[in-house]
Amino acid sequence: MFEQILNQIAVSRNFKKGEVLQSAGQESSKGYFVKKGLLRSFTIDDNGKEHIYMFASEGWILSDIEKEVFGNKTVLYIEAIEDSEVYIFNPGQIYQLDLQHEYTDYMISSLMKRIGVMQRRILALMSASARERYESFLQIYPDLQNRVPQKMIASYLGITPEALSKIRGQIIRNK
Amino acid sequence: MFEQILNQIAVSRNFKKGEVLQSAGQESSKGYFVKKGLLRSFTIDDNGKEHIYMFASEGWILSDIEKEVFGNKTVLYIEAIEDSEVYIFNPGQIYQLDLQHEYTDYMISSLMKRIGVMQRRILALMSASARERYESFLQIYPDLQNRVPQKMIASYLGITPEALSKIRGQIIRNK
DNA sequence: TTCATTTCTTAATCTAGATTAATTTTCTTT
DNA sequence: AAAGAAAATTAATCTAGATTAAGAAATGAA
Repeated sequence: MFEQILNQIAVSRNFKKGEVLQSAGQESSKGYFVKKGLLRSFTIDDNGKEHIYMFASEGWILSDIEKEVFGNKTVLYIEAIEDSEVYIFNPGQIYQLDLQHEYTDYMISSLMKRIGVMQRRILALMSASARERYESFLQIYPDLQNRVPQKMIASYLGITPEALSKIRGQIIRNK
Repeated sequence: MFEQILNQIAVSRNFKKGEVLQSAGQESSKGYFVKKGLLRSFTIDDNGKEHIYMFASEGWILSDIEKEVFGNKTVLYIEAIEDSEVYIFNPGQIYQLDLQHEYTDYMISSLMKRIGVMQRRILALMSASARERYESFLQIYPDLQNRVPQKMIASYLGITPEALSKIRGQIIRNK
């Protein structure tokens, strides 16, 4: 569905595992639709620590909204976790598409779905323990467990790899 | 701008300070556009503690995306912090509007702005200290400081009122 | 204005998760 | 298959912020 829209404005490119598609501090940003593979977006804080903002597997879009919405420099790095095929587009061009009604609805509901995912994330970060967040991560993204190194899952959950390892130990032993 | 669109599908209602517009656990949810006043949305966790998800002052919309996107029961309470005038609408009806092109763009950019605000919030919750989050809150929402009790600001920041009070003490004294 | 309720502050104690550090396991690359 | 690098585990110690508790200040109702 989205691919049909994107074909009008996007170009396809392949990236190898570990390749960086975009860095923080840039003046321009792109939208990245994952056709195949797996990407991650993350920040690096003042202490040099990485914090994963999102994973994006097949069908998902990554983009640094900070640049688009607030006009600031990008704050996110975007990197391939697996060899990936990606449609790259210019976010501003979305407005230039002469969208048919069905596409408009799809666009709006995609954005709302994204907001829904983020609502859950915010509420979880504020009210759930690290273990609860990990268990709900496994439920919501069961496939990612095998595609993503644990230290990145920890980073997504907002904890250290050591803390996640301890939690996993607790879950395996008693419970 | 949004008011012109909403007029087609919304009804206006007044709420008094402290009134609850919506509770968690409901089968249906509404969208709330704040014409005048101030609302908050929050969850109550298993330990009975409140966590504020968003404040909404004039021009902002509150809605429980969990119901709309995932089809589950509502998870958010919505309550008036001040006497408020609110347009209430049915989120599903947004798709029934025969949106002109300019409205579509406005809708999409509003949703993207919301995503931008949430991106900042998530990154801050993961990488910034309580004090840093408080200071950035004051910068981004200077007006709310005087309209919202401190315990609610603490709840929005994801900390206890005691912790916020301590932080404020530190800021006032030395630095 | 007074009384009651809610909010804010201060301080002592506690704890989930961070930090540090050393060891083992797994993955890459040749 | 071997060697080196990266990831994961375990354990000891540390710390930001939670919890508990009590008093002070602000708010609101009568």
